[in-house]
Amino acid sequence: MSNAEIAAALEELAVLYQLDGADRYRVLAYVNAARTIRNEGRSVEDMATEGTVTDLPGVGKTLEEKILALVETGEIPAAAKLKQKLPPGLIEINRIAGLGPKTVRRLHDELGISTPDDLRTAAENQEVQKLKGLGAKVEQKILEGLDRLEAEPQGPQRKRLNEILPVAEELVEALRSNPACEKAEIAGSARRLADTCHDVDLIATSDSPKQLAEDISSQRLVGKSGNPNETGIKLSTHSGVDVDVRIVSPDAFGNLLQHFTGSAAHNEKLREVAVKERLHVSENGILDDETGQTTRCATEAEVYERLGYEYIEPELRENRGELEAARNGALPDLVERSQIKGDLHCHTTLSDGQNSLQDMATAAERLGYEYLAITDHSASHGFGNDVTPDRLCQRIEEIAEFNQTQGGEGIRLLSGSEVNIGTDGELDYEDDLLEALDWVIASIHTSFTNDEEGMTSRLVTAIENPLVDCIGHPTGRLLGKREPYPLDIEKVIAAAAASQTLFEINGNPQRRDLSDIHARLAKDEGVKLVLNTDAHSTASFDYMDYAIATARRAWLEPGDVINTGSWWKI
DNA sequence: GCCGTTTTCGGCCCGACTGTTTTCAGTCG
Repeated sequence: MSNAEIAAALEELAVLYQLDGADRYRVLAYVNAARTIRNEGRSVEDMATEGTVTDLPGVGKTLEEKILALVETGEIPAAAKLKQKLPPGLIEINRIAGLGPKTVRRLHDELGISTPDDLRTAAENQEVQKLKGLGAKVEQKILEGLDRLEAEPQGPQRKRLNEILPVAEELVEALRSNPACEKAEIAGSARRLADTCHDVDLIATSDSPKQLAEDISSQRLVGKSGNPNETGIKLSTHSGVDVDVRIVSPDAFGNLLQHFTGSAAHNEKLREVAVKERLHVSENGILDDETGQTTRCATEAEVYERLGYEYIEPELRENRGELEAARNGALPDLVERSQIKGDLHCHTTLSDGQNSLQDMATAAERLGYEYLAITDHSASHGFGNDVTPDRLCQRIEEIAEFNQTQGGEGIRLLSGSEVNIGTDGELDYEDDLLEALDWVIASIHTSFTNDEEGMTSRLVTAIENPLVDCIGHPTGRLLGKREPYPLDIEKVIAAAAASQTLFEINGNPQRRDLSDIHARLAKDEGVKLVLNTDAHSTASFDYMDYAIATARRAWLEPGDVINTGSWWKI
């Protein structure tokens, strides 16, 4: 059972407990444990069976028992019992924005509502507003919420970073160029460069906030907008991205940016530690119990300094050990875009790319790269333009010729291939051809449906093949579209460490594979990473920014990433 | 339900907004 599945089961149990009226801190314990498990790289199922799961912060004896029952029987007895007692429709109703567990429980107890349909009937008959504390507005919100629930039963889809960042950047520029605006920044998960975001958070300072809020609502991107006021405005774009603009006076800009950059887990931990030191942190400043004074900070660096931390880069702020590291001088020296000396995964018109070898080389040279590996798909790619062994031999000669004409000046090309890993881990070129290549990436493109054992041994076979240099997009995930194939990631990482096979961080924003969590695990186990774009056109060399983002979120330093090395080193 | 350089019991991050109320509970991020 995957960590995501275990986390989802605990989150469901938290909702059930809430509906049952449990103590809020008990509920919080389940929510926090679920978050920890979702952020864990190692298999939590394995940790549970080995008896080490209570090493995770927030997982104690009771949660250990529940997780064990879950992985052994497929369900948590407490959850099964609560589901007998509470109609499953209540969990659905609880997803309506603005309706929390307390209200849902009252609707059930006082109006006998068990399903979304019951609720719609009651709201339409104006039964809901008869309840004490509920009124006509709540009833209206419920009806709107029910419509949204029908349209999107899973709740609003999170958007990939590449769908979010262009919106964030255009709007922050619009804010900055407005005369009423002093400073503006992107905050939230977009600033942390997360895989996906549920909205855009923008922070601005202004002496005439309402004017600024009004102005921004007339930007061309904006479809719908709420009421502009002194604290900001809520917008949504024509493309369906929600945007939250917060406006404050300039002196607390650092506090506000820190607060709205998050993550929630990072901020909660930060404040919890601060309380023990008699400091109370909020977006308005840092209140000192001793003096009764509130310190406001113009920059984030001052916020962290006041609390006794080194400055923490936004990409690290996930409560994955960065706070402890920032007090022990143990923060990583994160890899940067400017340190990347070349790209080791791209395609040309020989397979399914859109540009020629020459075009790709020229574009890479313009980026200042020292080298570029040409890695067209192999013979059994199956998506057209299969590269026959003869054609690949010819390509190797073309590349040798290209390098020769460069005469040691300019970009150097490596002759490579992205070969397919077959169902038994075999590759689809003969060994002597693979030996003739400078660089071999092996990737899985077919038969994703094997079980975990099958997929793991298939990948391990490829990893252990001495002709394979690197594994491409190692888990096969497509954000929002396809889950990673089932894999014992620890076993795969151990095999790569033993055979010194490299793992790719694929920068295609739909992939970002390895993930930040797995890449960090790989680093910790001694596996080196390659940051690649998998460019199928000259334009997608820009995907390196996303590979860098994932690498930084994985705590990678220049030494962990082989393509920070110069040509001679590599 | 978890956890411990105050603690094995008694706390648990913080504030804004909303809608309903005449002071606050519920919800959200």
